Formats: sequence, C-alpha cells, structure tokens
Amino acid sequence: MSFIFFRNSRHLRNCLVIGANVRLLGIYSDKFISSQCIVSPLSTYCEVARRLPETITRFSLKEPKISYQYSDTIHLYQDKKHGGGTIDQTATILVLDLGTTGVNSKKDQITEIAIRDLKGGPDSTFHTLVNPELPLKNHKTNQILTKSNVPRYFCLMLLKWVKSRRMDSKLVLLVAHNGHCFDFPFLVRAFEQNGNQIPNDWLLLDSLPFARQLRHPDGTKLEKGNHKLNDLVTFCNVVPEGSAHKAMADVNALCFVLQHMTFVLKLTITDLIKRSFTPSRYL
DNA sequence: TGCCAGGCCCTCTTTAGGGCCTT
Repeated sequence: MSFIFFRNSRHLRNCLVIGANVRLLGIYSDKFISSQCIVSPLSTYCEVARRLPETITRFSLKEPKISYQYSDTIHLYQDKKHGGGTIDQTATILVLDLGTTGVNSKKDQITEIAIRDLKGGPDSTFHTLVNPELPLKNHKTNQILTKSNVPRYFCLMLLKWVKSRRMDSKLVLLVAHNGHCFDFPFLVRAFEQNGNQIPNDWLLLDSLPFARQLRHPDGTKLEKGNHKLNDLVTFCNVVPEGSAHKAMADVNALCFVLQHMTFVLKLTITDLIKRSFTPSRYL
C-alpha cells in the first residue's frame, strides 16, 4: 500500500493505527521525501510513546474510564465574623474542567470531563473521557487520543456522583475558569442533548472575574493577558499536579488557585455563592 | 499563525472596537 500526497507525510503516517506495513511518499517544497514506517496495533501507552515521534503521543484505552480517586481537602477562606462558614456547613464545592473538540458550544462536543470535590476524601474526583467517536486533541501539547470503551454519555453518572458527594440538601457550587463563556454552556448543552437537565440547585461560578481582581504586592493589577490559569498558577505560587492542559491537572491547579484567591480577596463561601448563577442562564 | 464563539473588561468614547479566555 502506498500513498502520494502533498506537504506533510508525517501527519498521515501518524494517523495510521491499524497494523500494516506502509510506505509513504511525500512531496514537500518541491522535494520528494520518502519514509517507511511499520505500524502495529497499539497496546500500551509506554509502547506507543516509545514508537512514535516525541511531538505526537497516541494511545488506546483498554479499560472503561470513569475514574474516581482520593484527593486532599482544599480549605477556602473563612471569615466567621462576617458569616463565612466551612465548606461542610454551606455548600458542596466542585471544581470543573472540560476537554472539547473546540470552543463553539453549539457545534463542538465534550471529549473529557474532570471534577474535584474540595471536601476531598475517597472518590472525591470524577474523571472520564466521553464521546468515543471523537478524537481528543490538545492543540498545545499536540496530543491525540484514540478512545475505546469510553462512555458516550456522562450526565447520569455525573448526577449520581454529585448526589453521593452532596451533604444533606446543601447547595452544589460548580466552579470553572472562564466557565461562564466556555465550560458551563458546554455542560448545559450536553445535559440537554441527553434529555437531562442540570438540577436547579446547582450553582455555577466563574473564577475568571476573581482573577481580574488580583493585585501585585504594590497594588497594581495583573497585566492584561495574564489571567490564564497557567499564569495564575505562577502568580499564586501553586505547584501544579500532573501535565498542564489535561482536564484533571487543570482542575487540581484551579483548586489551589481558587483557594489562594479566596484568601487574598477575602472571599467567603457565602461571597462565592452570591457571585454564582443558575444553569437557567444558558437556556 | 490565525481562525473559530461569546460574554466580559478596558479604552476611548458612547454605543464602538479590540483583546482576553476557554479547547
């Protein structure tokens, strides 16, 4: 089997995952570039990482992936003088991050969802890939993930998990960075598509406005363009866990950034609830 | 590298434009 194509032979070669001996002939910048690669069925992450170029990582998941793991408790700022309370007393606070195929919530799809309950403990994180027919692509790490045995729907599982994390009838507060313009519209639409609805007593909170309130020690604002989650990780001296731009790693980063912001800005849980909004905003 | 969507913020100027932020 052979291919003749323009511009980028490496790209096509990297798209092949089925066992076959493949000879590639590429034309690029008026020069002929030929290469040969032997592509075998992929079994483990390590094996694939060893075979493929460093800039591309591709692997197959063999296990159904709904991951529930232990995490430590994240304590937010409490001001008892002004009515602040502990997490246990006021709300179940869940930090969220989504992976998607793009930034258009009307056209693109969710490919990954990660959530962490700040209360911590066993099974305090929820992580899964979704929509197995869609490639998971991160434009910054150039990672492509071929998914198998991945659930198409996650809403019922998420509802069940949140119910298990919820204390009594306390509020549920979902927090995401730039969630108002990105994560929350995607999440609301995903629930709609599955014939579900986000419960009315789930509140949504965008952490980006708080990031814009942060100040340097000399009182000056953070420079424009420095409110990205990665920038906040540096500003807040947070030690990131895991690789950047992966959903659960970003969730963990935002947990500590949120913690830092509540202390610096003296934001109580009550303040966070006051700044939150309901899912009906997107209906 | 820039585009994609869209709400917010900032600047310069008012009802406009550009940039940020998320994948």
